[in-house]
Amino acid sequence: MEEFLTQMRIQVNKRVFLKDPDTSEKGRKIISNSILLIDEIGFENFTFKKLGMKIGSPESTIYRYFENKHKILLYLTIWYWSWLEYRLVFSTININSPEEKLNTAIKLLVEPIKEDSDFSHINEVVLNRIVISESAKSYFTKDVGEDNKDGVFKVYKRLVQRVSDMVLAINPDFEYPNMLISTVVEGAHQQRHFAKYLPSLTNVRKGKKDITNFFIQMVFNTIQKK
Amino acid sequence: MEEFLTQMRIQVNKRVFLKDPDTSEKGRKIISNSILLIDEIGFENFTFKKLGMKIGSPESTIYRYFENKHKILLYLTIWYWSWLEYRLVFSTININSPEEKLNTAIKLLVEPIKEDSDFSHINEVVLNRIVISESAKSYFTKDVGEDNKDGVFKVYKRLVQRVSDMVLAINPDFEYPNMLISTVVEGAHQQRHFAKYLPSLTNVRKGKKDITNFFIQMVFNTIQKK
Amino acid sequence: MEEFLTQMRIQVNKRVFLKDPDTSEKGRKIISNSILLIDEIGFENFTFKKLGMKIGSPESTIYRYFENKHKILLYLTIWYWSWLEYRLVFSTININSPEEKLNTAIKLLVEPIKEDSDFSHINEVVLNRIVISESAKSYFTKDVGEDNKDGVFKVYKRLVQRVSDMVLAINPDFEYPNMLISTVVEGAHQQRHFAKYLPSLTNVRKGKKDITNFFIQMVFNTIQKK
Amino acid sequence: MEEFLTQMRIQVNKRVFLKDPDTSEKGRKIISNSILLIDEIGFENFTFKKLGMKIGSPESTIYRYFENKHKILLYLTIWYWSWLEYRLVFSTININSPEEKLNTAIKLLVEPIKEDSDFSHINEVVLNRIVISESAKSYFTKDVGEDNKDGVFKVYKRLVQRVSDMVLAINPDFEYPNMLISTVVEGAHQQRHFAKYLPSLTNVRKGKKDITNFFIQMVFNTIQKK
DNA sequence: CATGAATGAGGCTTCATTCAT
DNA sequence: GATGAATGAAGCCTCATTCAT
Repeated sequence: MEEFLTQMRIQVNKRVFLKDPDTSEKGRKIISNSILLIDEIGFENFTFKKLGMKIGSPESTIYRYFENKHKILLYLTIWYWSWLEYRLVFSTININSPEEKLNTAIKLLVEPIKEDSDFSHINEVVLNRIVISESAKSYFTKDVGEDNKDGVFKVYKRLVQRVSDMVLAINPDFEYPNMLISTVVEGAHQQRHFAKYLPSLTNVRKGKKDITNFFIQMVFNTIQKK
Repeated sequence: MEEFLTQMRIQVNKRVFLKDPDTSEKGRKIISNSILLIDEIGFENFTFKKLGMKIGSPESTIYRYFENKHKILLYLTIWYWSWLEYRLVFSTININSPEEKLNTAIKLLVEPIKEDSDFSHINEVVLNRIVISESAKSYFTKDVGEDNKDGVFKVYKRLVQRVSDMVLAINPDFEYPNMLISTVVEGAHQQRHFAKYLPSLTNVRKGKKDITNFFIQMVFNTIQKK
Repeated sequence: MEEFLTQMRIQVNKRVFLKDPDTSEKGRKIISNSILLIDEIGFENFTFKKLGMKIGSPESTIYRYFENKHKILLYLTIWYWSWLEYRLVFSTININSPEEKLNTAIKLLVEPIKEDSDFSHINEVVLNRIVISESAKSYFTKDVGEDNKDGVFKVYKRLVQRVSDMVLAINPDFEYPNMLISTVVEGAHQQRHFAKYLPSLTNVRKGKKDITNFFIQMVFNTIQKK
Repeated sequence: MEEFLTQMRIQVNKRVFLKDPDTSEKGRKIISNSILLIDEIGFENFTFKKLGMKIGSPESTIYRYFENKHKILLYLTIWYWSWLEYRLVFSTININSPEEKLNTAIKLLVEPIKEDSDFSHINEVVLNRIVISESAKSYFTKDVGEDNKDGVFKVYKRLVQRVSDMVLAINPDFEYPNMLISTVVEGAHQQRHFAKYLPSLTNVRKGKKDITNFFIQMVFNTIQKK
């Protein structure tokens, strides 16, 4: 399965790029190096000029692919959620027990990526780190509305919907499945970040899977039937 | 009580400013207009120059008070959490039932501010909007570590700790009180933001207090004794 | 006559293009869309890239035809003056009275084009608008001298000369026929432009042919014998 | 009189600058060097960077004074017309004969500036050259309307109006005084330009004041009573 | 011949900051 | 302590152009 997954090519909504970076060597270089550079210096400090220097091309080359750096972040985020959705579908496909299914899904959403698939030009471990620390910024912008029309959050929404449906499969009467799952997804990001920088906001102990345990407990307790 | 509260002056950690903005007319103008301006144009586009134009002073004046715009955001955030902590302490002080106490606390954390106290120069309604949409950015920065040393997240942590303690008062065996409460605080922000811009990620219905209900249900279910 | 005129093909001096745009579909598309685009966005903002987008070809294709955008403007201007000269010759060919002849010529120079011939790919109405607002820019350049050597102003000069000769036919002693006619041609452009944007510089009344009347009066009064 | 004139300070509409260049040494340097630089390389090639190099300051300094290069051209043009208006008023003030008055005015409008007053930082000879070759560009722009609202053409219009009134003093029945005078002003510019670069469009002979003579003859013949 | 890709150079503008008064 | 002036550095972006296919 793993191999199959990595051979697939993830299609990102055409609106986020001017020229598909996945269709040329340069384009793939732009993507893979964006990830590394954003991780290194943070999205705020990330510029086309610096990226250009990293890939040995002038900024203007990158402008052929993306309108601005915001769009690159969108590209990466969409790619990430698409990839996660794919993994989710495959990981849960043959599980019959609804509880087991949801359990697997939550783990997938919450646990950090630890191994790069090494097949594509995209380093998923680093990308995961970026999504954790930067994705919030991509929707807390004055122009989310604009972007939303662009359909760029479609994948993200669909992913949340998939897991929400698993919740409903367990308790059809639960009123807030989407809220719960989006809280889990974003909360997990935050807790990972806090664990690293503001540990007293969490209760994370070294070597224990506290974040995973907490969110699983939280989800199952929250949705229980009365 | 209200009057008492509004007369109090909130002390913000000295490290975030060069000169206390609360000690001069100019300084207070800087603060009150920062809030309005950030709300208007977003923190990314917020600059000392624009703020200067709004208050009719050159940028250099603002530099007397704050080292950079990041510090202003910190000031506002700290002020906000201090204010919230104050309200929390007063709202829960005489409640005996631990459940009732926690319930009150959660509501306070989760519900949006609807009325400006009109006593101070700070518009709490707008400030609340800013904290919702911008505060995440203030800790998802490469230099949280730095800032943390500055003790600027102290208030925030203390607030989380206070409510975590209320959780432990109900269930002393619950392993993740801090994680739970920080998830609630941040999650509530996110859900409010989503409700406005990406509603399909939430299950919010007009006129209903869905966000409050969801988080209360989530907290109490999660911490229940087995 | 009309039909005859529209079937004729206007030969533009070879020096302004690299490959004659009138010899291929693409080339004609380049010309007709240049006119529309310059009219839309102004010559300053007109670029090969934008033109390329309009005709669905990359910039490089346009480079096959023209060295730079300046040359396109020259092409259009030359085409325009050639076309006007043609119309002038035909309109005045069988008029015997010198006064009547000059009168007809002035009208032709001064009145705006109102109907597109619809035979060629060139929209004369729009082209006339462009020449009015942009042609001045084409000779107020540091390199008019250069362009002049290229013989590109030949047609324009010949047109002015033709009408100047009509002036001399009426008053052989008039000292400044070329000055008078070039003032008429350019002045008419200017007055049309002013009438639209700075009306207080003109004395144009709606529905009246004031510009035509003024220039005819001016010419005939100026050249009268003492 | 000359001395008196040169001591006066010409007030340019505040809307065209951010900070009045006439109030600081740097500002005056910006103005005087703009004139020289535009004359040298043409307005198209004129940039804040190049101007900055000429005055030994970075571009950013110039941005404190002017929003963009277009505004500098406007400033210069307005200054020029104001200066001309002043000269016009003083040159014609005590002339009783209406014909003599108009004659003097036309000469002033039409003859090139030959001597720099040497009192102000502005070189009027060079400025005159610029206005001749560049001013047309300043109203043949997509945004004349915008600029017009800004009242920047006010002086120009007033100047034209003044001379138009002199025309009407001679022949109150003449229908097109403004058209005539604006044609003279712009026509003179054009003829000077043509004389230099496209002489066959004019009938200018070396050493003779043909342009002046032509326009005087044109004006007086055109406005004669029937 | 048309095209797609790439690029260097430069334009325009804003920032954050310093300094002298 | 507030202000006005000035500035260097950098960001973002577009142009005009070339080259290989």
